[in-house]
Amino acid sequence: MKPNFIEELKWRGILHDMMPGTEEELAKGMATGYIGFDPTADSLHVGSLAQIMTLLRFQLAGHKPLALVGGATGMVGDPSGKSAERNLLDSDTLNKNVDGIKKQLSHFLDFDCGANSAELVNNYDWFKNFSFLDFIRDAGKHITVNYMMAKDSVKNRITGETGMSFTEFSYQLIQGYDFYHLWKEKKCKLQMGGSDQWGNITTGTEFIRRKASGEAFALTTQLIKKSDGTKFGKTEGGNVWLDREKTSPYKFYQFWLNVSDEDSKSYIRIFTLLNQQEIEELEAKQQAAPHERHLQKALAKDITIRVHSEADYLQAIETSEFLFKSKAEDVSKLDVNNFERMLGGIDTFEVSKADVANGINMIDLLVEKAPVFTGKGKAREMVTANAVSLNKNKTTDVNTSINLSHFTGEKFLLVSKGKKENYLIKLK
RNA sequence: GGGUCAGUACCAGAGUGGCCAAAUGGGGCAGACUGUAAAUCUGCUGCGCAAGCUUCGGUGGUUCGAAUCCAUCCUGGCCCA
Repeated sequence: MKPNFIEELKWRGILHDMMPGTEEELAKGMATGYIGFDPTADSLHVGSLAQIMTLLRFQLAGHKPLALVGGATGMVGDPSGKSAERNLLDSDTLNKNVDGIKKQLSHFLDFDCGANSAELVNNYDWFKNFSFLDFIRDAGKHITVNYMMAKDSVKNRITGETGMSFTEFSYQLIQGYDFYHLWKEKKCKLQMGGSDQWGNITTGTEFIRRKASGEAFALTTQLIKKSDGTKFGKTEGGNVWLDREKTSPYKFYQFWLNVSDEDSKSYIRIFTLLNQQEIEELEAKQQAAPHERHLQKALAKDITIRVHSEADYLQAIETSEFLFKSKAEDVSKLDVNNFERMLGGIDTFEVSKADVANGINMIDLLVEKAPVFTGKGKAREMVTANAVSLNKNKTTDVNTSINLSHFTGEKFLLVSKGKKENYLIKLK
């Protein structure tokens, strides 16, 4: 028996709001619904993962999911939640981004399972030949400026202090037209998205109603919050991406493992398919032995395997064990091959052998040759603050000279900055 | 086009001729305590080992001395047309 989509979202704490009648519509049988993804970068990040999971749950509940990549909307820029005008992306970048995102989305959904197979669409396809005059006549005529101005995304900017360009103002109309297009061409009756998308989505349902007297529905999900109020999905290194070239599986795994106790309870519901009973069992275990972090481990495992692979997950664990548990002796026992395999997932700097052959001051090495630190002052500060280890040996003397003998197999040196950040220096 | 207000470090925001590398808060980083959690406490947070150097939208000027005064330009808000 297939799960009920709405019920599923409710107990997981994902549902934020939906239009009246949405639940009844879905109960009638297979429905088609979509979520849009912005091509602001060439990879999706963990924030988009929540929406991907929503689409996946939609499909698992027997419905047909459409994933829309915003090739056209990306050219305009969504003002929702933005306090300032965005920079426009040029079309080369945009195309590259659209391709990258399409590729990623195709990993998560089932595109070959009969009637409710997922589909990937790009709104650029129906906007590229749409002239401006046609658009303002066919679309613009159905929505009043008064209606558009009443949206929070617009109101905030008008009453705020930055203003808003006509380009961004018109964004909601473009997204609204998308919904209409999919409604007409694919019988898509539901648009989903984060709660910040409510305004844009309802412009779509309104548009469908006014232009075609049609019925369409909206459903929004809770924005992912962190208990400390900071932005979800960022680490020291910036965004956490789904692309392994941008965020290695090891770092990806670490990101989830480092989630706070409080957040892990909601994340495990949002980002995994584990059922209610499994989650409650994990919570009980967590309660009994908080330091074992059952929730974080289960969360990190599930997501790492889904986004990367089982092998990547196992490697991430091995690397983690090594980096966090090992002592200096353990590092010295590693041979070159193990070093390479174990630490492939951390940031690596290549330094020429000649630079260290005659010995080099550690500060110079870590700033100029392998920029672990951004400035010498910073580097000195960290070293004196007892924050830097070389091959797991705490090093507090800024005058330490590094030579070949410090490198395992004359090839690798593990530099740790603080407790959690590790870098590999590789001689070539 | 006219009027008006504004532009300060990652962000917010004080400073309105020397005491200013620039208050304060937030964020970030590190240390201690822990569990790679949270909370708390401590230190750091323009560059430089240092002397010193470069910063307060841009440029030019006044002055012994400018983030601060003047001119001009750029950018943005609001109001009027």
